Amino acid sequence: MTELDRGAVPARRAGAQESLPWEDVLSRPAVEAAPLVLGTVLTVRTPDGGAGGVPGEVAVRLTEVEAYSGETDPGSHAYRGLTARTAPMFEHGGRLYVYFTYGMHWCANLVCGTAGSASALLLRAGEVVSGVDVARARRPAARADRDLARGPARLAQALGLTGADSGLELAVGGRAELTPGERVDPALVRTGPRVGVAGAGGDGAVFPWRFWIDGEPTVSVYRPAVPRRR
DNA sequence: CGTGCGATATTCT
DNA sequence: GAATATCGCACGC
Repeated sequence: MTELDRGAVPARRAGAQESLPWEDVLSRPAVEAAPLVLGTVLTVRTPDGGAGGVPGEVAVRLTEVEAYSGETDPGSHAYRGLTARTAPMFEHGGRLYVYFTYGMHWCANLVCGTAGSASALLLRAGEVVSGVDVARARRPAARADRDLARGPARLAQALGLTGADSGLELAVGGRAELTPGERVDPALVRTGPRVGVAGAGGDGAVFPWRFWIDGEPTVSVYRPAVPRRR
């Protein structure tokens, strides 16, 4: 296992962000792409309404992501091989993988790596930088603006993403688009264990595969994985 | 502010 | 049949 596999990403790597187009960044493994994706802006245009039926355009500046590494990662949906659901994860980076969980929530990933590698970044949180009105209409439960995309299911809902968007390729001017944001100080990039993933805390190996921008009010609250009680 | 718990349906075993 | 990459509300401090 390499240093990158352990999540020990050199801070310097995050510095080159603004000079790298997303095509290059997202063709790398998720653990490597994660610090570079922080601070970029994901724009989703849903004239048909998308989730919740509210049409419009919302842009989110990504402040927190988690890396999932396919066949070597027990926490990854792709761990047990290719299925109809996880098919987009096995394709080349630069598209979305959206899944349904807990009976009611959609969560969105940015697929990373090359075809066959099953690597992705779960989009855990972001700051809504445009389309705040649309996001608020989709998320009436949100108290403050900072809660609009604070948490993976909230972020997907604010952007109007559902399973219908899984596999969607990012494209300039398309339904989904990723653009560089303001430069993120590499010293502010933090790493820690993933949220809500069995094996990510306490028992056995813990990998710092969660990445976030320190000091951001939109970063979601950390919760260790808790086995469901019955 | 923090902890606890129910809702809910797809996916894979 | 069991588990789930979660959220929001209720309640107690």
